Amino acid sequence: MSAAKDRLRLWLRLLKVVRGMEQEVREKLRREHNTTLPRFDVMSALSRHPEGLKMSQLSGVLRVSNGNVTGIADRLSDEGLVERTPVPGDRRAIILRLTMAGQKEFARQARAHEEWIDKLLAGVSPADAREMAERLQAFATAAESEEKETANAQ
Amino acid sequence: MSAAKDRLRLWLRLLKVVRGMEQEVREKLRREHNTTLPRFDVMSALSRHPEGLKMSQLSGVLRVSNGNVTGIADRLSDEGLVERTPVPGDRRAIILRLTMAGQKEFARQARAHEEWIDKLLAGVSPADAREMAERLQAFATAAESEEKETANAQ
DNA sequence: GCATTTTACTTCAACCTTAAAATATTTTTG
DNA sequence: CAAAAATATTTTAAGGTTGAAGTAAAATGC
Repeated sequence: MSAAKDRLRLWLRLLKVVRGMEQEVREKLRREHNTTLPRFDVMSALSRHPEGLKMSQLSGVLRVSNGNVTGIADRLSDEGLVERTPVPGDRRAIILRLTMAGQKEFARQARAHEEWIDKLLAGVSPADAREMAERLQAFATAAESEEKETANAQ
Repeated sequence: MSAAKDRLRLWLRLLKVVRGMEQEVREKLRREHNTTLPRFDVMSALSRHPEGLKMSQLSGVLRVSNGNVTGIADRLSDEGLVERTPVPGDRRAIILRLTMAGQKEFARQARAHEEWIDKLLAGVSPADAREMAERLQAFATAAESEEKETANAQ
């Protein structure tokens, strides 16, 4: 019985920490880079796949709905940061890829992002960070999602 | 240099775990209780303040924008789960409070919620959960938000 | 006491998010 | 091969989110 309470408390703490940090990151992306976290996540995923991704692969990697990616891709495309090219041999599909400008811009954002996180987690020693990360692995969480990639690994 | 990478890795792991669990919870709230996480958070905050909260207090507690709470309160109110009553002596302000029906409904949801979390974190022993929670405390995070309450503590 | 400022809340526009419906194109099957 | 099923994507409707602008009421300052 108390086990459930202990786990609930852990969950609430996790939520508090992650939401707080996430809000900070959103704010900085908006103010200093004129973008949003979802846009950053999309560009991050594309940057790890220089050959590009089909829309469906992208929504799979990011674990968001199909329709979601459409709108974000529209806007990034309007700004010339990503481009859509047809998939030869399948006229339903589309490949999304960072443009040269997109690569440059994402590199800038990613540098800043890493620095923000480093500062936000300054209170955690590198050794503790490694150990924590290790432990979190074990959560095997919710997600049953172990094998999928994380949204914005760099 | 590697310190930044270690912290970044920890952050990405945290994000993965929390987002995965959160998505699971959202899904269950939607399918099994016909509600959403933001609504649950609002009701949770109100349930910890039986005397009710002013709109501005509520958005402060939940750390969301003022305008945000207005819409959620509108919908909860339409369903008779919360009620708005004027604050005597200040005609600008409004007190939001769970109705009887709202209290009943939230109690049901909270019971289910605790169970979901317990299952999702089944792989974490109570002792580990306590220790982890303790450590997360130390993050003093991002948030500089230490003194504020967490959204949906029960 | 009245003008100014502050406070409480709502509205607005833009974006994110989802599930479900709609389109278009393949693939499968009988 | 034609009909049916499956796949890839977009559109839609409903809600969540924000910062900024708008409204109303209270508090402050002179």
